[in-house]
Amino acid sequence: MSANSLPLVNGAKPNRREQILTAAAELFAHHGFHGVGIDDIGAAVGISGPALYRHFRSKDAILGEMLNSISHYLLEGGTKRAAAGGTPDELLAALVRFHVDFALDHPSLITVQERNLANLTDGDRKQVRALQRQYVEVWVRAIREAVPGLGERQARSAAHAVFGLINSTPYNRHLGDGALADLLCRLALGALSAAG
Amino acid sequence: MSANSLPLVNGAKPNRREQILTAAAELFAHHGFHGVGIDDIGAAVGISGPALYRHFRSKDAILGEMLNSISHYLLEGGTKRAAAGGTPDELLAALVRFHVDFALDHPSLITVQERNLANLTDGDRKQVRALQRQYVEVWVRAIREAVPGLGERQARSAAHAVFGLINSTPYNRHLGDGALADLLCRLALGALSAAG
DNA sequence: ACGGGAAGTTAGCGTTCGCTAACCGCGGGA
DNA sequence: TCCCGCGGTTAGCGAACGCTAACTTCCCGT
Repeated sequence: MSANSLPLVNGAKPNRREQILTAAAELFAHHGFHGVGIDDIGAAVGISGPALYRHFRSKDAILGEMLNSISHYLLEGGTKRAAAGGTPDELLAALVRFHVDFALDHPSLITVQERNLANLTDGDRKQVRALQRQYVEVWVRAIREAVPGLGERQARSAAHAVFGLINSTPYNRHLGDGALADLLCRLALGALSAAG
Repeated sequence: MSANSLPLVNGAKPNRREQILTAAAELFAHHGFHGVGIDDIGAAVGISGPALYRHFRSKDAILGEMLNSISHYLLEGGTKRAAAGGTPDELLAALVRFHVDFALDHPSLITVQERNLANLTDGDRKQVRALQRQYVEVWVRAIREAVPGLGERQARSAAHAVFGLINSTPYNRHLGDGALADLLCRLALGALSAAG
């Protein structure tokens, strides 16, 4: 449907929608989907309450678009790096770096994606899950090529574990961003190299 | 206040309270605190709605006791192992194993503790945060002794990252429990040994 | 100049929420 | 035997929720 693009820039239309999405992400991350009212989101962008319905069909649609965008962005970045070539170790390092950068740049999106899958519409949830599954698959392939002797299930578990490690950024702001990024990359790669 | 005791057994009083707590944990983990109604919790234990108020002062009190119990259990287990002596490597391995076992035995409690801190009463949140901080401190000391050349901030970040890794168990049920426990321990220790 | 659509506003709807009130059955001491 | 308190019930209150309706304002193209 929509051409999303998380980090910056958008194809066209002005920014109210994105403004709403980022404000809602912050609120959802802090209080949970059901803990945030339509009025709260409106107030966070300087308009009040029902004006949101000029931009989104429903509250669920806000969450739906948010999580679809995230999943799409991750999958796209992952597949692009997987297709770029390089040694297995280089690919794994690139995937780790990519995910770490995203988690550091958008901690609240990470939080929302982790916590609020269950609050999606059935349709949205199916879409998001499909994208997530593909993203995990990219990681599973990369892990199994870089760490020989690992079964598929083990690789999948390791991938989820590494996501958990990297996604700890919301609780993890005692270090400068650069230092934290480096540390997380080292930890993630260290964990994976110990998986075999 | 209350002598809690998560894994099994309780000092005294019968079980309705604990029955409610475990049912509520499951529900909170799946739908989020605000996504679960008092009637849902009641129905999950076979009573309906307001009967819960015979056992808990409020809905917030259920969450409060739940998170206090978890934090208390983790801190107690952590400090006990830290006091038990052994080499730094042995201590770290014991801490990892302890946390992994807890995460595997109680995935929904892990989920709730991770997601619903913000939904606590101010008082409860202060208590829980204090317990969590002490638990992290145990880890920070253990990490710095086992992995030389690590600053305190880096050790704290590493601890949070490893918690994230281990706490991925709710998304991580493709392996048998034993194999998953072993894998997670290896990943966690591998990550930490790569931190320096 | 003006007509229309995009983007806001407030009022208010129906529902659901957390919680209280009032009532009831029953089991175990005195 | 009595009765009393524990653990349950249903009814219902007030507030908050998601969302719609009706109206206003402002900008832009013709």
